[in-house]
Amino acid sequence: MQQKSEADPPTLTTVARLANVSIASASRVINGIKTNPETMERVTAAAEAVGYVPNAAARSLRSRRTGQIAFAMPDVANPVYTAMVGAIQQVARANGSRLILHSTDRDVSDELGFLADLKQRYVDGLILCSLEFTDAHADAVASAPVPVAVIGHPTKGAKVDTVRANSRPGAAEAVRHLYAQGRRRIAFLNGPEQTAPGSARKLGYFDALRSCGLARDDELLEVASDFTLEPGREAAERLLARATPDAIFCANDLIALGAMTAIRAAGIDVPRDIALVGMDNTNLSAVTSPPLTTVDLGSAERARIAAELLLLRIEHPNRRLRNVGVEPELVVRESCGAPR
Amino acid sequence: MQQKSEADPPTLTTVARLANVSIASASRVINGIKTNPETMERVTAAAEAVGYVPNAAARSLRSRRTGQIAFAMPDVANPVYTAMVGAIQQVARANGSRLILHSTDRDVSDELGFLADLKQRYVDGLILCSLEFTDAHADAVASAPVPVAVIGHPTKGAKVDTVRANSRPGAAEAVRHLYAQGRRRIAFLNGPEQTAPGSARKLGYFDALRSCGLARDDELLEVASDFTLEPGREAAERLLARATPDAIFCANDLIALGAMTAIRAAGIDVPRDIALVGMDNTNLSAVTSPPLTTVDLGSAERARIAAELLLLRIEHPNRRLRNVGVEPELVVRESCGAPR
DNA sequence: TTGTAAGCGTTATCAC
DNA sequence: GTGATAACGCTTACAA
Repeated sequence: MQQKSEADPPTLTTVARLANVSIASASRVINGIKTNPETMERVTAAAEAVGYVPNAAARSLRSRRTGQIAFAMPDVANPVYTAMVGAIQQVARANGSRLILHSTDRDVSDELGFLADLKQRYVDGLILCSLEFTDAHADAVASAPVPVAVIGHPTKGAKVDTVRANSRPGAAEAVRHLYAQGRRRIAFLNGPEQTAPGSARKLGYFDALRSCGLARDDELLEVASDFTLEPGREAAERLLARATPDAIFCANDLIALGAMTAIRAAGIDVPRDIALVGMDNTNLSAVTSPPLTTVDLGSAERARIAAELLLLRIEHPNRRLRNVGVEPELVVRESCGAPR
Repeated sequence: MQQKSEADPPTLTTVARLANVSIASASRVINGIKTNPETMERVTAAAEAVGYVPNAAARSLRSRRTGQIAFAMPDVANPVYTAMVGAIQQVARANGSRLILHSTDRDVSDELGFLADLKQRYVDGLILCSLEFTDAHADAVASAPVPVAVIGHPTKGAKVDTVRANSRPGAAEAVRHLYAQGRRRIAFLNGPEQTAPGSARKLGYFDALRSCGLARDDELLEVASDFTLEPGREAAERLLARATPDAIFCANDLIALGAMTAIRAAGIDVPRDIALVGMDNTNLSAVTSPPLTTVDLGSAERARIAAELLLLRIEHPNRRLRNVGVEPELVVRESCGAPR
């Protein structure tokens, strides 16, 4: 037989007994529902005395609210996403919610698995930031048992709250800036091209070439195997081995930083010989050598907005869908100064 | 009256009814407890048919297991901690656990509040990484309702599983390396000194000065207001405004990177005029210009070990306490090459 | 092997 | 205003 030891945590029953009231009354006081001042006083004192704290599982079971939201993103190590985590955490905290973090490592099936797990109902909602939003994603999101907010570009017609960065015009602006600086052999170091950011940024690059009257040159196109440092460095090496660009537009800051390493290793000067531009305006871009010109895509702001949309949607499931765009902004630093 | 609509999620009852068995049998099948192959078949089919997934809250309420662990750390934006998050996430996933992330922003009272929140029992355990482990922390950890594993240096005698980095000897080794390279005016750019890392690294710095026969010079000591980029840059500016070191040992990589920016801005060459060493061996250190010599404190490994200790402790609450140390390793790169 | 039934700790609907 | 009491969805003795 199980002995009710003093060691295990006090429940509402404990409190109610001590205060000489019913469990119901105790519950009311705990939940701040209006009661007779005297009973309220008694219950409060009793709760205080035994150090009562409501049990999360019991509460969620009854109330169908977990007080938790999840953020699923591709890569914890990328400062873009940590900026998002920070922003989301702030919103969550203000709302009294906990944050479940899930890194998917860019694995589509992992994302879909996570989406399926939502059926366990351990969260009230999900913020999904995925690099590749497939039809399967759209289906999974549509049939998800809890609200989902997407950071990125869902497939056309997906019924979700969405926050987008306009990276295509952002990319174009960056490339036009290089052109305006006098650069004419502008290379593009992309990340994986089947991803949403990869394809959007490539389109932006082409847009700019066209509007600048520059010919597309496949020799100046290279793709890193991931949006991170080392793949960026390797891709830059491949590019430099066969071409002599006077500028490189990189699909994000990490690739740019990797490229910077490769460029320096090749004894080439930035920005004199090669101008460099990144994307994301991560906290790193201000402290590279030289400081990196980049396109701010408002990562933290997008995340903040997504979190707020999600919380609103949780409160009002039938609220009409929102689709917010955040405008890019070119941040000019030394890495794309005048050519020699 | 509440209508049981087809839209709301199937429960065990739904499955049991469909399979024509009792709830208990259904539960057994779901939990992989041995049953008659035929009923098992029926239940599995029924569960499949209605898309049954167990409800997390109900399960935790009964089983007293949440399947969640928490990681509380000072700063999501610091790559040291994201490396830890990555490692912990891997262990958690392998264990089938979810990860709750909590960033404390180095706020002691926030950490204590989070510790107190554990009473809600929404996690099975906590990995705590705090910069300043006070007596209040020790008390809170000791009386925590779930196991806690600490990354860092708990106060003497605190009864917790612990994983430490030996940053004091690590710091000393870095400084001795600078000495061996011929540097004689070795400055120290620390982070906040009342923190555990701050005080340990300072002691290591002094250890090395002593063993190298160098005099302590307060002019060469400067403190950044935080272990991050911008405070590091500002502190370096203050230092350079009043002293002419030929080397700077920085309390971590972010401070070093900030310092690098300040040094470059002052037109000083690294490593010719000033050699630079950081700490943590974050993924950034290989791609700075020049690449940063640093001390690897095994962040990811410490986190991995802490996560494993925590999971073990959750499984075996009476297991004897473990206190693991991870040895530092100097990683030499170009930022501390030969002086002019 | 399977079914019955007693909770896990709450919240919320009732009568009182 | 307050107190029984019935859920919430599940696990697990215990009985059959």
